[in-house]
Amino acid sequence: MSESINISKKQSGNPKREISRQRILAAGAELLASHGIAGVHTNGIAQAAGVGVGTFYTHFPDKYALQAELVAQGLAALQDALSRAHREAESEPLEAQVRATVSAFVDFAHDQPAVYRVIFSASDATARAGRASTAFSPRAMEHRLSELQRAGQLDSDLDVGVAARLFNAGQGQILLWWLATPDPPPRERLIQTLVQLHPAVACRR
Amino acid sequence: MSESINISKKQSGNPKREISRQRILAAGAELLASHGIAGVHTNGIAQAAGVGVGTFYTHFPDKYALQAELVAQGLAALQDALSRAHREAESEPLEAQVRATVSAFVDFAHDQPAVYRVIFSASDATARAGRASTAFSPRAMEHRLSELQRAGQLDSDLDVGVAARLFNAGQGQILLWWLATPDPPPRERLIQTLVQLHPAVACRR
Amino acid sequence: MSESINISKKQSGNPKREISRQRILAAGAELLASHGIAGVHTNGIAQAAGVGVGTFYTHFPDKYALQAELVAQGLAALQDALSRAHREAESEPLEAQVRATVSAFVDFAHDQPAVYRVIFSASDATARAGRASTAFSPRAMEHRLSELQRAGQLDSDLDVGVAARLFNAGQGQILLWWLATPDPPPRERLIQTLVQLHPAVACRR
Amino acid sequence: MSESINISKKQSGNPKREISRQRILAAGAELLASHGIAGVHTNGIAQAAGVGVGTFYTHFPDKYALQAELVAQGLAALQDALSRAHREAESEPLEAQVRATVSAFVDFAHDQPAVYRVIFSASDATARAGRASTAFSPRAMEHRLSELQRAGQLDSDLDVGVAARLFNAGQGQILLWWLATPDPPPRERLIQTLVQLHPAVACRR
DNA sequence: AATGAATGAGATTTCATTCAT
DNA sequence: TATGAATGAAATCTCATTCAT
Repeated sequence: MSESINISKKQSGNPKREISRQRILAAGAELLASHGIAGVHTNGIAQAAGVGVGTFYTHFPDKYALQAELVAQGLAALQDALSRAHREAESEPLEAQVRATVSAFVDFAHDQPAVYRVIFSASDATARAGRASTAFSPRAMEHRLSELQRAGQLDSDLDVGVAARLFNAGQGQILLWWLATPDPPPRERLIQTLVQLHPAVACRR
Repeated sequence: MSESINISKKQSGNPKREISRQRILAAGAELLASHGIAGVHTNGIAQAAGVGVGTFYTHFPDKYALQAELVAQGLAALQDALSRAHREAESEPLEAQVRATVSAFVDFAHDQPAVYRVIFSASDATARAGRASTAFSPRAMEHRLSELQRAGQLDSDLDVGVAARLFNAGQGQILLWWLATPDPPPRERLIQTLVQLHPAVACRR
Repeated sequence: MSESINISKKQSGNPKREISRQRILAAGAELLASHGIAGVHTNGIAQAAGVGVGTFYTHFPDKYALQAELVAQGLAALQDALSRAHREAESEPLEAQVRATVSAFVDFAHDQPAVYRVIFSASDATARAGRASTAFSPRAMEHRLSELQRAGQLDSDLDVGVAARLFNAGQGQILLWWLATPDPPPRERLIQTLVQLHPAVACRR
Repeated sequence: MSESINISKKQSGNPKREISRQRILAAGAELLASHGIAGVHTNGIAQAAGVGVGTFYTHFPDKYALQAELVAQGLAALQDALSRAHREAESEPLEAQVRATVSAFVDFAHDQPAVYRVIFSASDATARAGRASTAFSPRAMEHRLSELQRAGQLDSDLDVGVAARLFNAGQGQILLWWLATPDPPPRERLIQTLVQLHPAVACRR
């Protein structure tokens, strides 16, 4: 939190150092996406990033910290995109709101596939990073669904916690499949299906 | 099951050998479920199973083979349970059919949590075992949804491949959460929510 | 030594047991010939022989004893063949005598290639069996060459110990090559060359 | 040899790394010579070389690669010594030429006994390194003998391939004996005997 | 600050040998 | 006596981490 303290000389001000860091993050994202945390080695990351092994350790204490950083950054960016999408669609009807966030989600996966895969594949039982797939922000959605339910606009025997998590987890996983499958359905068709199956749309009263 | 008519003495008919194998599988399931493939070591499995290190290697070439075996066996048992449930509900109305399979799925997870977690957590990007979470038999469900769609009983702009995978992946993940969360919703409420959000129910015409 | 003492019940009288022993010796010869002592494992020998692992140990204390037995038996048979050949050619001229023993040697290699290869390849620096290639009976030949030298029929500045070992080692190795090479020279040509280069022939006065 | 013009810093130009490598090669030669490939362990080599276990593996993938390297290097050095000897004696009479190469061979064995033993004992049936004992450069000698034979200076019913291999194999093995025997014949007497039994000398017309 | 050679703890794997059946 | 499952000591090998340059 008190990150701005203790900048001994120049910190992120050093351009060379920042380049190294970015190269490590990029190489790490790529490798983590395709081999998983267990299949990735610090030496390999350093080599792929074109820096020395020792350099890796001047930036991150270990590979898990790198993964955590990627997940944290990625999750923040994703949250950002979703919030913006939601905000912009605020005054539209419910289904359009849902479509806006789903679209933003799909676009994020499409635009940053490596980061996306790191976030949603990092769900090894041992993963130190929070389990994104089910844990990913179900709170906000759960809360929204609750409101709808109280307003009588959502099936009353739905458990909103379960519904939120079911959709989030499914959405997270399906995009991993969408990114990897050789002959994926078109973006619009994918989005349309996700929207239809979103609890707020599917179980609306 | 009347295999025990003595198959020449060699073969896996040997009872001592079979006991070892079962002990290893049981210990492996437990450890894999809680630590993931990267966090378990052959030594640890052997110790937990109460056998020597070497014994492990007379049964499996390495820990990945053990994991694969557990996934394969577990998946077969799960398929079996689902098929049986579906068969028994064949003549009932659609929603009852869906409820039957969802219930069977939930019961499987509840009754064999370790195996369940191995199957649905083995989805490391590098997982050698087929990726259960999204890959888990979406074919059968996809086919069923197609029929409904052709019969005009399912929303026509739904991509059945996506719908099937979305539900399956979500269902697989949510049960991991249900098994692990400290204060889980009751079984009936969980099942009810899953049924309502099943594509065949949620998007029926 | 006192082998005939302590025949507790029936020893080589048991035909089944003797069959096992022969199967182990045969399988062992084949495997040792093609993989060397370091590349052969007791389990593998037992399997190739079609007996249980434990059975191997009721016949030999370890694989080195098996090798030693094969080398000893083979060497005895070889010595026998050479002695017989020498005896039968005793009254013939020197070159015919040499030809007789060389022929016998070549025939032995040709007729029992596996045993031959075990004997003459067992020359790993660590081999427990005596190093056949240079050690193989150079005494007899050395003695014979000495006699010729004293009789003025052999070059006097030849070291007979070296000469005997040189020829024996060369002969032993060349037959390994002859057995293994895809397009070997015919037997007669091989023998003729060996005879010509035998010290007693090549350096005769 | 003027490689030292600094090749970018990486590469084997690194002096520390090169020292490690040489220590491993030296320790490996000694151990392989006295215990054979089956009797040496990577741990032992590393310890004898005074480096860590891991260091061994940064230089060679396994102990067989070390052996192969030693054989390759040694064989190259030997070839070099023989070529030089032959070149320097080119204008001398045949017997002197033979004596020159035989002397060079003996000197090589005497000066680098460990390497010599590695090369000529590495002839386990499974040896991964080319079988030095019979395979050692018989081509050059074979060719030389062919010329003599065509020129009518060598017995015409000699198979030059066999003759070359016989002498080479015998020479290779006899020096192993010479290095190991407690009371070896003097160098001059050894060389004289080898020269006399060399095909080109022994069977000259 | 960057580097990469060296390191060794620990994981994996092999295989000779034992022993209950 | 024959068997082969079990065993664990010992070997192989990996890889995160350190540290001298």
